[in-house]
Amino acid sequence: MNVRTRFSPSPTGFLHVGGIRTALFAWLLARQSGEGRFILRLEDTDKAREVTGSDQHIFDSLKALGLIYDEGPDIGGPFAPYRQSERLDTYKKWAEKLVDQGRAYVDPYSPEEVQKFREQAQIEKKPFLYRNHRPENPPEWDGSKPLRFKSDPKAYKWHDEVMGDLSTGPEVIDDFILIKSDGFPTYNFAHIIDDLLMECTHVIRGQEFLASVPNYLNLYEALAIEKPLLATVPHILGPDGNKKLSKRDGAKDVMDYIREGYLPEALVNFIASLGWNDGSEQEVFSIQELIDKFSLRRVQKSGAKFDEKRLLWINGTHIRNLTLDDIYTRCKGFWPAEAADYDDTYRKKVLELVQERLKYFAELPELTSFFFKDLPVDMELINNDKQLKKFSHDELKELLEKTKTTLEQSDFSTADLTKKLNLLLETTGQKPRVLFSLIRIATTQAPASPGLADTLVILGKETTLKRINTTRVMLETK
RNA sequence: GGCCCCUUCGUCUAGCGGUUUAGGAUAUCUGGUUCUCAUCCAGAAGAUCGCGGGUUCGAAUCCCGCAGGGGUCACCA
Repeated sequence: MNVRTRFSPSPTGFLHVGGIRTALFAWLLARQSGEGRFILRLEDTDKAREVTGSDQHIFDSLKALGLIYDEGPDIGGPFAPYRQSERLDTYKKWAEKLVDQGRAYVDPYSPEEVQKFREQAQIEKKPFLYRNHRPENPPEWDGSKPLRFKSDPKAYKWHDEVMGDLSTGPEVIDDFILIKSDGFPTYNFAHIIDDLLMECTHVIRGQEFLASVPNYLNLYEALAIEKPLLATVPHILGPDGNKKLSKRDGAKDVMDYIREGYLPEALVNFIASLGWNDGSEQEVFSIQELIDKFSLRRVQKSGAKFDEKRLLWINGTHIRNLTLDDIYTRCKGFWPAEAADYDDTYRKKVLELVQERLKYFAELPELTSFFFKDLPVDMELINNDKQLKKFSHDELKELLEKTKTTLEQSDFSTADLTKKLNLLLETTGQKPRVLFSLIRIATTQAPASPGLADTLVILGKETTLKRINTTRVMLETK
């Protein structure tokens, strides 16, 4: 079978982590079969909810994550157009087919009248079924009123690739709207036609559609078309509570994560592992491994909570797995402004030191700024240090003076610097915890930094001695 | 309210009737890595498997009830 999967968002806003997961699963499925195709289709049948620019944003987000689609609105394909608003004639043709078969009819009621029926059902504590109000002599379809599917209520048993065997009774089948009074089809109708015409083999979508599936099955029967493989994936939930992840819970635009310097492969790894595993104890996967190992059958039936700390960890491990050259290319644009004054060699050396403590690229400036500029002396760093606060400023000043004279003799190679630092421990009789902390703070003015010798080698003799001297002077005046 | 789905450490999960005193990862805490942060290593703590019945020699695993959570009942997708 030639796998053809699709991702069919409506352009009503940004793509967040929850939505992107359906896209990811569909993409993985297409990629794991040689001839597989992944299709992007825009379901823009609700003019009122459409957000200008969100179509472009969807294209960008998918591309940024590497979820490259083979057919889509902006790139075309054998079944173009891929925007439902440009396919109205097609839906109309299929709707007429149903009318001719006596399987579709015009809804003669006004929205207010239907609303009354609905309210009545609510009062009676019964689910609303339009078919209880089926008109006896519906008018001809002239496009000014909605067209409804004339359902054939019955019980269904079907298989869902994720949820397993499902079944429902006839009470859930209703006469849903096929074509709205504005001439646009509903999702319920349009996606069935498009999936058929675009030869989609799998339909992967969120849990919110599960209750509608029996209606779709009824429509597939009426049109005598074979249904695709159905897969219903649970929602990703917000970190607090059990609610579907939404903007309120801090669900961010995936592009925000890209902008903060999360790696696409880490995001993909994280999103996939939210509700999927391969049965082994592996947690970190490359894209290729995900393609090779993914299967709908191992997707969790229950929703998973979005845990940003876990994403942070996964991103960190992916960053650590990168080669220095690779990470250097990819973190361009995240350096502190002053880094522009330094050459590639210097920046690479800095990057090498911070690679293992980098969780996402946006942290680069706070982790490295002292390599590129002199930070103002912050006496609090010394005064709040548990060990250093035990010493008087005079004592500390003296330690820095000794450090200065000793390091002046160094050629600032790693080996020699290490030797000199050890020598200082001997001559001053201080513990590393005291002496190294002092030197580290004096030379970086940062609460945290890479190893002392490594840092000083990169800073170089001139800068190191200058900064030691600056701090020494500050200790004098205070 | 009807219908449908779900329920294992805080979190993501393994588990498909006995090898389970329920495993891993993360998060947390402790110790080690000449200083801080991180990494790495070692260790600790953390789930009576939602609850109650049953089936069975034996159940997280099978069956039945219940409870809790979620979804849905739109001219939204």
